[in-house]
Amino acid sequence: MKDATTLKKISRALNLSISTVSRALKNHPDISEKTKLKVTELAALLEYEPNAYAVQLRTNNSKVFGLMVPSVTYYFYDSFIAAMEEECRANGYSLMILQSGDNPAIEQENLRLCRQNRITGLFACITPNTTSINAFLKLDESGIPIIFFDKVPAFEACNKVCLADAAAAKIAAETIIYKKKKRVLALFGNNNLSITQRRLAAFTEIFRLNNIKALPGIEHVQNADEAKIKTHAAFKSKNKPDTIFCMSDEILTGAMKAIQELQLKIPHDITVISISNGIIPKLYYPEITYVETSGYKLGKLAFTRMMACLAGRTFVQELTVDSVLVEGGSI
Amino acid sequence: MKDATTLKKISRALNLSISTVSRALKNHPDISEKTKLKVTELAALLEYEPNAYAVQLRTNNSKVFGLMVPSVTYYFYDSFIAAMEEECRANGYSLMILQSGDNPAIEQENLRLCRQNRITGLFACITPNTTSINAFLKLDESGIPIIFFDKVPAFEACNKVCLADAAAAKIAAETIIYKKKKRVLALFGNNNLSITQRRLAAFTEIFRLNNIKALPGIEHVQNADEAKIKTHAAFKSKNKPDTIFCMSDEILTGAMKAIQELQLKIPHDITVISISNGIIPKLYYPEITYVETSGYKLGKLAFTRMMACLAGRTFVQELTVDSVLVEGGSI
DNA sequence: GGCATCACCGCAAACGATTGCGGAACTGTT
DNA sequence: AACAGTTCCGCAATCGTTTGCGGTGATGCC
Repeated sequence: MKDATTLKKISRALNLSISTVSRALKNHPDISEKTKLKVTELAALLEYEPNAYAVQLRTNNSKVFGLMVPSVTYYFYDSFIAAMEEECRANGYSLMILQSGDNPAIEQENLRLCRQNRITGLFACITPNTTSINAFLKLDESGIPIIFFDKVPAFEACNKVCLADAAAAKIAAETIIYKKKKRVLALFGNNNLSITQRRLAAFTEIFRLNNIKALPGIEHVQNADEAKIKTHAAFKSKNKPDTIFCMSDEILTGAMKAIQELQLKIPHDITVISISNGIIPKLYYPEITYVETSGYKLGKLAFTRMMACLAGRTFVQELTVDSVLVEGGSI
Repeated sequence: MKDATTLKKISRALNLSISTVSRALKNHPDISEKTKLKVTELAALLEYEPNAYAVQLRTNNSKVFGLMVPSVTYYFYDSFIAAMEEECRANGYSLMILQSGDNPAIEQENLRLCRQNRITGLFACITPNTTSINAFLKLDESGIPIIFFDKVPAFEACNKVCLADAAAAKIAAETIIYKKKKRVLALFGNNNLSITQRRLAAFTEIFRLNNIKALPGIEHVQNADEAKIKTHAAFKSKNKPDTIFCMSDEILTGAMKAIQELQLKIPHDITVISISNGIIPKLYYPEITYVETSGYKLGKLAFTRMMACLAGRTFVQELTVDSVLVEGGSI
């Protein structure tokens, strides 16, 4: 930046003081209409933009939010980011995006960056390997509100917004039962994640409540490839599944790969249902029926929550966005 | 931020001047080892982080890059963003992400934000509707380097990094010819985009050079849905295609939808080849053969270019990342 | 004419860091 | 003892903005 327009420059040109120019631009009642007009006109001409850094220094309010995700390339987070960015722009905030790569060390480093940039608030999705959230809590105590989202710490008192994990799994299970499917292969993710645990618990609970004797076969997979392998294995067994449930998009892509390789017809040979934000299921034909967990909606909710925190209406709580079944033709 | 540690706080605690503390932390030779030790120890204890805003104000160097994309949710940009973020962290920069939503008005507004935040450089992907890039050029002239990427302006003198659009289309065309396919349906995007024009020109050129009589049937589509419709239409005609070429991921998803709906077997009934960054083609079975245009690589290249600009090694030029054929089983 | 009441504007101190310059205290030399 | 040369450190200005407070000139009123 060579020489941007500053208050000083405007003030000199109009033979006014810096404070008068500042107040004129802020429509302060102390300034006469005539002066205001002169100032605003020249400011527009010179394309004056207040130096955000000077403002932050003076006001101690940076108007920047931090956003930490494992990776922006994961299926889910891009829609979350999109929602965040929309809200930020609408409210005059900027976004500083940080990736942890699911690495706790980078996560800590990112927190340092957040402090350095004096962010006014942080949206964080912790890694599965994060053992201590002390650094997060310290930030929160020092006056920087933190909204945990999606992968939230089990820990007691902090602000969280989540997808309705239990509800989504419940809807999926109920759909399966309603469709009278008997031999269910249920593919879940890493069991260390609370999201997996919650979905799994809710899923099996429904079968129990409905007194289903033939309980789903549960498998835990780490990625798409393992999902594919497990699916293949299931079809080699004598008791072939008639339905596959996938806890996430990544798992769905793996299972679908296997289904396509086996040349199975959906829903004739096999039915499928998943939990997803909706992009991936619509790529297939027939489109996969899924329980929607909208990253977009979650982003909106997180932002609203952040604003409430900043406004001081701040008792910690956990909020969820509800889920809805989106019918494809896969079950 | 309630009360972060500042140089002043440290200096008072140690009965030193602010300047001494500042120099001690920067390992300035004027300061004795003993003092340096005292200072660094206390700074570590109090978790001192320099106020990025004060630093920027004083040094006029914000260490923040702007990144403007149509939408972070598009198939291609997430990998670009991931690469950017990696490089930024490695080099001590932060990233301010802005979405234009392919709306020129928002694009202008975003540029205002960039100026307000005194970014040190901007990575920009313009919208198809951007008629004037004057605002961009003004930023560049005022000392903020701009690297255009992917969707770059046709305009003369500006720094651009692009995918090897022509080369990628050329490889696809050559592959089709090599496989002796005769009835090609080629799906291209909006013809106003230079990317479309370049790919189309290179694609048809190859057929001409090889003296192929049966030229590909060219169709322009705006989105996945139109791609689906055009594909269906092609199969209703008497001269059914034996190959479909898709210029982008979005188009591929549309074409694949139609192929699945028609229950066509790949590569028996129809063969497919596309240009992609690799995520989408691998979802299908058989995996779609594609010419790789890596957003990740492009991100790395853009960053390198930015650094060169900032270092002053700055003659404008257009760089490209080369393409490579990734064989699936679809052709 | 004297005095209070406005409307309008400027002074100056902050915010936190960087940096040129000058200066004190010490060592060593003649 | 006087002086030069080091070593180590502090003073003060500066970046661009915000804001409390005080001040000037004009007006109105008795």
